[in-house]
Amino acid sequence: MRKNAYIRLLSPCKNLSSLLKVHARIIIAGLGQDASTTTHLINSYSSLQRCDLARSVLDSVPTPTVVSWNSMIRAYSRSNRHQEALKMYRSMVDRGLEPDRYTFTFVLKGCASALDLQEGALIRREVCRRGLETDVFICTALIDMYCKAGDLESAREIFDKMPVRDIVAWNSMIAGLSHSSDPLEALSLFKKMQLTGAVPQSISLLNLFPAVSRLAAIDLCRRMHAYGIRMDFGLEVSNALIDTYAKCGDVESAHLVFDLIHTRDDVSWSTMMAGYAHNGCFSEVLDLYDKMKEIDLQMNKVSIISALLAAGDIRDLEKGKQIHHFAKKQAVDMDVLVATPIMTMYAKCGELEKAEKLLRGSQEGI
DNA sequence: GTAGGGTTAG
Repeated sequence: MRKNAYIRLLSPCKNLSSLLKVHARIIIAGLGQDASTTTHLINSYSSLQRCDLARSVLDSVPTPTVVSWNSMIRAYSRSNRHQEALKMYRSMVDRGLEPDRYTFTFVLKGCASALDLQEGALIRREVCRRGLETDVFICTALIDMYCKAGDLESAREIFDKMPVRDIVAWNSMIAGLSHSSDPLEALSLFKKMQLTGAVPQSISLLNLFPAVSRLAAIDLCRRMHAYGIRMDFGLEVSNALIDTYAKCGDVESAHLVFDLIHTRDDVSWSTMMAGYAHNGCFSEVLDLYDKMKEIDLQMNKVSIISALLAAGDIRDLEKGKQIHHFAKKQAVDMDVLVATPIMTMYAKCGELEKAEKLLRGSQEGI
């Protein structure tokens, strides 16, 4: 068998035992230290969340290439093992290997999820030293990192200096502004983006919705809705529309979107329930809860939280107990996000002792 | 042989 044939065997491996078997065949075929084959192996172990095995592959190669190092850094970043990703980056540099633009995007992604701006600034210096500060992928990674860490000014500075911006760069900057204290600027940048001729994607809309919600810009929400229909955007946009209409106070439109979805997922249901709760329509929340139980749908935490909120608000202790029981059955009752509305529900229904008991129980668990 | 941006609650 030729090398490519082994590599082709790797992609269908969806579980560890099949991957280990292919790995064994690769070793027997004498490809255990081949550069491209080992990179593929690292990526395969990484997609099964097995950084440890990916790492042992890298360690078994005497002189791994930059591509292999990059894949290992990405593997750690993907698994939220930021410190390990940074360590890999450093030891790669220590060994005299030259990081490339891929290396930087992977390391910066790690800095973004760890909100580590100090390390991010050091990496940024290395990027500049190598003349990579205009690379569109690296710039986007930096913008994303600064936005997630709340430093909008630095993000904007990088964005404004970019000689060429693609749709992902625009989306990242708009996403940051949309969650910032200046949602109007997100709207303004979105318009600017359209003026450049860029065609908004579904993700562009998803990034803008939080700003629309906070400004309660119902007309804009309707225009985005129309655009979404024209572009035939999928379920995520419909779910976000339910949320945005509800947050703009238009529950009827939210419900219309919900009704027209062909195949609703758990997020559609929980968003609709949260939207009703947000607008004080508590009996509608509980109707949806009952409906979900009736047709035996998979219910997520957000649905349970909204149902608890509704039961508490209308002082329906029996219903509240029923939901609490269900939360226990789903093993989410000790989750802080769920435990708090459980206590609130009991307190609102006059069961202060029960609420206090639960509070003590949850404190003992800390 | 490896790239970046995403929906519900709080």
